[in-house]
Amino acid sequence: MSVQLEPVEALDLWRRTIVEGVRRESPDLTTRQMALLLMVYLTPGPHTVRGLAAHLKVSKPAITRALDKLGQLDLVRRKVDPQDRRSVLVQRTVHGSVFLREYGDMITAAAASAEVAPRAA
Amino acid sequence: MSVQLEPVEALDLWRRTIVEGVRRESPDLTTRQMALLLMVYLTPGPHTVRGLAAHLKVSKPAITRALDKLGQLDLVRRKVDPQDRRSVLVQRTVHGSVFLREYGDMITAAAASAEVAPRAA
DNA sequence: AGCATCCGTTTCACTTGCGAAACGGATAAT
DNA sequence: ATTATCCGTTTCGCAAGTGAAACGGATGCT
Repeated sequence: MSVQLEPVEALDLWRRTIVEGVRRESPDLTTRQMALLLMVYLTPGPHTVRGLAAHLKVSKPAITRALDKLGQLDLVRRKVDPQDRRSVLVQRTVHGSVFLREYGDMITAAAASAEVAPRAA
Repeated sequence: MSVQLEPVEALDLWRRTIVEGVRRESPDLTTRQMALLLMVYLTPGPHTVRGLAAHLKVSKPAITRALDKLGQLDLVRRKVDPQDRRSVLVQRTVHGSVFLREYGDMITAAAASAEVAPRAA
């Protein structure tokens, strides 16, 4: 279960995770691309381009390009909707699941290290 | 105090926060810029360009440009080191403190909403 | 059938970020 | 007093993201 995370602690957790991500220079994803990825994996589908664009309040081309990038990294896949062939359904991949799983572990690791070594300002 | 945050919960918290940030399109900061900002505010100083570059494993010009952006948003300020005038010390600003404070609140808000409404996948 | 509407993508011109290398100014070493 | 070294910044050429608008293809309407 979650906790009543205080703002300062939350920020510190944020820092540890983001800094670690920058260091690894792992798939160097944009904030938008990451948001899109998380939407697809942690939110009930089906996910269409327009739906994602509306929810994130960005233009459709932005979603298209983000999908290009994520698809090329095999983190996500496109599938034409059989019901309405104008629509595109965004689907998950094994590689994407693994990636996010590891990312989640990275966050919890950051949280764990924060417990033993309290922040310094 | 912190919690043993489980990976899935951590990811969901991450999603809520990032998505909210994208929606607001608030100061639209790069991941690197955000990492830099958090470093300056949550880590004991003094902070120099080379130090930050080394810690984040990025090139010095990248730090310089990030400081340009953050400075222009008044989230951070430069000051020549009086001891060694080759160095530049990165300092905090009132506006930056407020910004991060609000960001922390946004994270905790996301965590709170997660408690009442468990994720759906 | 014909026309209007809704999709996602592509084009366009623009902005922004990137690393490597070169640069000027400040300090250290001889 | 030179010379060498270290600092942050500025070029340079390049890669990638942005929204608006136009586009082709699929569906809905009459």
